[in-house]
Amino acid sequence: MPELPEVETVRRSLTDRIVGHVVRSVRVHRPDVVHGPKRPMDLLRGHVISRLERLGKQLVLIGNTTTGTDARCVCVHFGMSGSLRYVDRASSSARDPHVHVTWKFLGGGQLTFRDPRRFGGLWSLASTAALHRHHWKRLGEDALCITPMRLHRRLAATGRSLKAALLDQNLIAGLGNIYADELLFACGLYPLRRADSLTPVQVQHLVQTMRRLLCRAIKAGGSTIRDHANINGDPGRFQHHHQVYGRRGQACYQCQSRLAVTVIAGRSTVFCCHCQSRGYVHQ
DNA sequence: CCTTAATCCTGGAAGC
DNA sequence: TGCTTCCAGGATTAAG
Repeated sequence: MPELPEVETVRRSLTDRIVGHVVRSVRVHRPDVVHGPKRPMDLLRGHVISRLERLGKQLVLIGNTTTGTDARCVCVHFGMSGSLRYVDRASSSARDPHVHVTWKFLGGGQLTFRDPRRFGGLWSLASTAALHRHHWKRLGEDALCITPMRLHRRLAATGRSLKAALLDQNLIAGLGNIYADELLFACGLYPLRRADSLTPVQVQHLVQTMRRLLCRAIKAGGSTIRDHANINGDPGRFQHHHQVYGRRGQACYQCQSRLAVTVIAGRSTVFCCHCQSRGYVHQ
C-alpha cells in the first residue's frame, strides 16, 4: 500500500535510472489499467524522460519529445498493490499476468508496471499543464510541503474526525492508513477527535511530527507490509519502526496498555487509549 | 456543498 | 491437507 514515503522512494531511485533515457517501445498488456489515450506514443514512446514528480501518493513520469519541448506525462497511481520495477536488461521469462504495461528504453532498460489487485492504474496526459489543471486539480497539498497555517485552515473547515481528514487526499495528499495511524500516535492525538478542534499550536506540532515521520520513513525505503518494494525489488525497512499500525491488541511501546482498534472512514484504526488523548475532552 | 458508504480486486491468513 | 471465508485498502462514484 504505497503511501508518500514508498512513492518517494520509487521516485528517487527511478529518477537515477531513466531520466535522460529514450523510450523505444511501450506495450500495454491490459488496456483497462490505462486511462486516457493509450497508444504507445501517448505513453511516452519516442520521448526522453525529463523528470519524475510526485504529489502525495501519485508519481508522474514527464517526457519531452526529442524535437519539441512540450511534455506528455504518465501519472501512476499505485493503489493497494501497484509497483514499478526496472531492470537494465530484460530477461526472457514467462510473462507475469499481473504486469500490465512495459516500457523498453534505448540501451536495453525495461520498466514494468505491475498491479495484482488493480486498484492502481496509469493516466496518460498531454502536458504537465493538463496534469495540474485536471488530474491534480482537486488534490490537496503534499504532506511534505504543507505549512501548519494552511493545514490548520483546512482542518478547521471540516467536522470530520482527525483520522478521516488526514486520509482525505483532497485535504492533504500523501498519508494513507499506515502513516495516519503512526502520526496520530506520535502526536498523542485521539483519532476520533474532531479535526476542527485542534489549536494552531497543535497543528504546528502535527506538521512538524509529520515531516519527521515521513522523512525517517523515506530514509528507510518506506514500509513493506506485503507488496511495496523499490524498483529493484528491495523491500523497505520502516515497518520495523511502526508503533501502532498492524499492532492491534498488542502492548503499547510507551505505556504497555493494550492497543485498541476501531473503524474510521472505513479503515481500521489502531491507537493507544492511554497515550492518545491529548486535548480530548471525554463526555 | 458536505459526508458517508459501496465498489472495485487478489493474495494471504485464519478457520474448519 | 484442502477447502471456504474473511480481510486488507486508494480512489472513484453514488447516495444520503
